[in-house]
Amino acid sequence: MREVDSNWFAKWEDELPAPDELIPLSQSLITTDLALAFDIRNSHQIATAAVPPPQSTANSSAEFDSAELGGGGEGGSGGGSGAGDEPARTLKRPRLVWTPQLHKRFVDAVAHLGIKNAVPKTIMQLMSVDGLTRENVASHLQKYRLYLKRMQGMSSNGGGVGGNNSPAALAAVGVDPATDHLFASSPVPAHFLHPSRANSDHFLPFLPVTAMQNHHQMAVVGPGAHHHQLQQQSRYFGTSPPNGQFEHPLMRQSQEQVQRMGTPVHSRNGSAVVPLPYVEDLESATATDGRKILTLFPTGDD
DNA sequence: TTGAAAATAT
DNA sequence: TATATTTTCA
Repeated sequence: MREVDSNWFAKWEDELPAPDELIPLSQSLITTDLALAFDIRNSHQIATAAVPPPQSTANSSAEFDSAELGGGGEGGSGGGSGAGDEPARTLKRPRLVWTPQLHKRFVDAVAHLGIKNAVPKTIMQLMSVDGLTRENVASHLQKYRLYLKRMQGMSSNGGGVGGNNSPAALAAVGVDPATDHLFASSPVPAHFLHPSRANSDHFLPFLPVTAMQNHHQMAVVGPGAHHHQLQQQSRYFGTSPPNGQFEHPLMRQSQEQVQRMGTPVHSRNGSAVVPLPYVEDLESATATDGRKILTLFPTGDD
C-alpha cells in the first residue's frame, strides 16, 4: 500500500503543470467584436476557467474581469458598482469551451467516480467548476461516451493497441486528430474501456494539481521542491470514507478542515470527495535556480 | 434526472 | 462544410 502512496506521489509530481499548460486558458470569452471595440490585442486578458455568469448582453459595458472562482469567498462587498446579482433571467450563457484542462478535470472526475456512477450531476459536482452546468457536462459526457465507444471498437479489430491509450497511440490507430483532439488530449483511463470488470472504488486524490493551484501561495516546483511544500499544498483534497475519517495519500486531516473548501460529493458507494474550485488562471515564472514558480492568483481572502 | 437526437453556433 | 456545443425531447 505504501507503494500505492509513493506511486501517487510520483504521479502527482509528474503531473505538475508545465508552464505551457498553465497559461493557455484565455479562451475567447468575449466576442471578437467586443474585443475589437476595446482594442484588446494579445495582452494577457484574464480568462475565466468557467463561463462567467452572464452579466451584460448586447451592450459593450461588460467588464470581463475576475474569474468566478469558488474557493474562499469573494469579498465582493466593495460597493463600487451597483450591479447587483441579477439572477440571469433570459440571458444566454456564453458558449462553453471545453479546454484540454477542463476536459482533464472531467476525465478525472469520471475516473474517480467510475463509469457506473459517473452521471452528469455527480460529475458536475465533482468538477466544481463555477458556471459549469449539468447540461454542459451531460452533453460532453454524451460525446465522450461516443468517443469511448469508437475507441473500444477500434481496439477490438485494430489489433494493435492493447492497453496503450496514449494520445499518440490513439492517433496512430486512426482517430481523427482533428475530430477528437480534445478527447485525445487526456489519456483514457484503462477502466473506461473495460465495461466487464467494474472499476473499483479507488480512493484517489482528486486533482492534486488543481489543489495546489488553488492554494493562494507560491509553490516551488521542480528538482528543488520539497516534499513538505507539496504536502502542504495538497492538504485540502482527498477522499472521505463513510467512517468520517479523512484519508489522503500524503497526510490525514480532520473532515472538518476539509469541508472548509467545499461540499463533499457523495457517490453511491458511500465515499465522498471534496472537490476544489477550479482555477485556470495561473501565472508562471522561472526562478533563477531553474525551478518553476507558480504564482497563484489571490482570490481575495488573504 | 438521464441519455439521445435535433438544432444552432462557430 | 464540418465540427462543437446547446437545446429539446422521451
